Amino acid sequence: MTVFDELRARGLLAQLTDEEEIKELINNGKATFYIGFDPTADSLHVGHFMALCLMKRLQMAGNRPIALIGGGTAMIGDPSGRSDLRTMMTTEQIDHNCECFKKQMSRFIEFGEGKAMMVNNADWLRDLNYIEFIRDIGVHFSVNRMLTAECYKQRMEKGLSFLEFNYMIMQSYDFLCLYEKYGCNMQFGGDDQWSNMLGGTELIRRKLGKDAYAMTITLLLNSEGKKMGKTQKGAVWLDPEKTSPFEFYQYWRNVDDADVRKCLRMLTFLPLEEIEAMDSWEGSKLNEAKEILAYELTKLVHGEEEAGKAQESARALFSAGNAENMPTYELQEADFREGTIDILGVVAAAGLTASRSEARRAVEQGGITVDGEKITDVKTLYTKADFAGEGKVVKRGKKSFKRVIAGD
RNA sequence: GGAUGGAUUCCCGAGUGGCCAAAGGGGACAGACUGUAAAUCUGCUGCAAAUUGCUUCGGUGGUUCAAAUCCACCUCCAUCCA
Repeated sequence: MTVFDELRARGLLAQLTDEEEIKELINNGKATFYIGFDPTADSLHVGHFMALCLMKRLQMAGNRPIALIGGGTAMIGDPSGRSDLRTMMTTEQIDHNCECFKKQMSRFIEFGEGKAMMVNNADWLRDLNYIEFIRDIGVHFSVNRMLTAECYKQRMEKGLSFLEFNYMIMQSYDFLCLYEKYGCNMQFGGDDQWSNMLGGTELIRRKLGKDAYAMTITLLLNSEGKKMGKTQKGAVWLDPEKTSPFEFYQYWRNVDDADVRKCLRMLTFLPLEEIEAMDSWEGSKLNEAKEILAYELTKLVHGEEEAGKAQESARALFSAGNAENMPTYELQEADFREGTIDILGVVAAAGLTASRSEARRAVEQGGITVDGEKITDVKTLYTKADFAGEGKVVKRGKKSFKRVIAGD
């Protein structure tokens, strides 16, 4: 199976400028392609992960990937798919985020001589001369056309600043620069980037009279049409400090039935035949598929060891198993009041709830168990001795829990 | 620059002097049912030393016994005009 067919079969492809040409290029390892990453946070998240996987797949097929970090474009902020202005970031923040991105990316993609490259568009964007730029580049853009672009549609109602309006031009200019410097002839990105990417191919044609191609990746949406990889608390990060391997594992372990196979196809490197075999799985059998999905992804992102640990912890929590890898909270001296701590204090201190009030509600509703025993009295008191040695396993609801031990 | 409308809790959105920690909906969380799923039903949703106290309605000051609500100034947003 060719790379192209595989990508298609996995449902990763959304829109393409020229299917035949692109097929030809990537199947024969003749593409030098780039994907842009805007450093809007200090860690990559699941959305970026798809793009990284795509890079890897294409690299394995002999193509040359360029990871473009948007240290310059981040100064502007992409308005695509957003209903409000992004909060402005300082240069320091952006540079810090770029560094973080670099570190994380090098764990997935092989960079180096003749392999993948990493560049930062801050290098050519930040020192642009305004007049020169608009004469050279701006002249090729028609405002009338830009306004009809899908990515600005929502913003036509809510308001769009001139700053953000320029984003498309910047991104197009990136493509042009990469084409000239590195012979980059293809750009990939999320489906919401389509109009920005077309801007690039058109600019290259107008400016250089050459052909370049663009292709978008399907956005990973759940069955309700919402972007996956987001939780109430925010994105599911790839940085273990921001989203622990266990939380990461659980996120995927808990996806809807309707989304498991799609996630396996789009996110993992499992052979397609293996995934297709799961098509007949139904009902509780699907839980196995979810376990596979969670394990595979955690392995890709955090390594085999962490994936194993996360799986152990999950099994320990939901059925019998080895519980030693549970997240632990060590009670501090300050948590005690006159030598004792009430159940609300334990729950809140361990971070299972944000406040004592919330902990109180959880107890009142029967959502708290300590070592498997349901606590119903909010006044239940504990002493340090109660948490000696192995400590106690405090559980809130079905899925959040912590081992609480006494400090020394 | 001018005119008008607006900013309320995680989000949408009621509230126009005390009865307001603030209707209703969504989401989140918890319980029941389940398969760590979905759907459904129930509860719950500012904080705390908790039949009470404290802090919140864009910001700052003011009027009042009492302000989300009235006044002044400011900030931001939208629409129309230039």
